[in-house]
Amino acid sequence: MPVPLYQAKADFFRTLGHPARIRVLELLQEGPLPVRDLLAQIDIEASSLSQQLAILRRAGVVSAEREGSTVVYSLATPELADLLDAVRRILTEMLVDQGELLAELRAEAHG
Amino acid sequence: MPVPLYQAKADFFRTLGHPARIRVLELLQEGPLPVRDLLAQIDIEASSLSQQLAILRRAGVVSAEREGSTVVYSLATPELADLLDAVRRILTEMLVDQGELLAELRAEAHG
DNA sequence: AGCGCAGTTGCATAATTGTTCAAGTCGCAA
DNA sequence: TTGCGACTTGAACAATTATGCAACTGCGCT
Repeated sequence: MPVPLYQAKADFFRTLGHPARIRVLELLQEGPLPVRDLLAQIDIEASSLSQQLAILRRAGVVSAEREGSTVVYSLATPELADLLDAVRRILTEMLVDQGELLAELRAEAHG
Repeated sequence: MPVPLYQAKADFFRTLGHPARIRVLELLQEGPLPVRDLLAQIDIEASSLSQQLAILRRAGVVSAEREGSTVVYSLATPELADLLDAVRRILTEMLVDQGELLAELRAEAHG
């Protein structure tokens, strides 16, 4: 009996539900990067980054390849970019709505 | 100082990271529904569903409106459908990849 | 072989989330 | 105004997830 699809989706979203993991995916959108570069951009301890990378790996969202003494990560699929785009659109829309609400509240206070 | 965008994205994904919440969003894609109907489709206690709905409400993902003695929920934005589509595509691709891997493993075993 | 650098893993503890049940609110109808 | 159905809320306890530190692996250099 397969995992229900809604469960798989929830699991997937949960693996994206951490700021460091989001940053990793955003950085990898530009192309593969070694851990060292990720570490330079994300303010977090090396071991903690490793843990987050492991979570992304286990979920199949990124893949790692050893190159000499460094490890290079890349997105498992470019479709992830679409997803991040969709979220960006939703968040900006939500922020706009909040802005409008805020404007209304101000108008009310001054009216 | 505003919440960093990657933090907002992570929070957003986390609010989607629960099977019941995913089911709610999927059902609401078709249009607004009263709690009673959601409850009929999702196998979960009423109070638990309420908790999950509250989480979605607080995140601004759905909105609720009282109509007589029932409460009707709807998606805050239709853009959510795009997001769910993107996830579906990603998951199916990931499953296909796994299928291919499985096929390879079988070929190896019998070869 | 012995070192040091780049990452990773294990594990203990702290912090968040989820689940359940009891109690509470709101509208409606008797 | 009492009662009931439809939801929601609060709070306690269980389960997951996050964090930080120490130990460990793999590679390249000397």
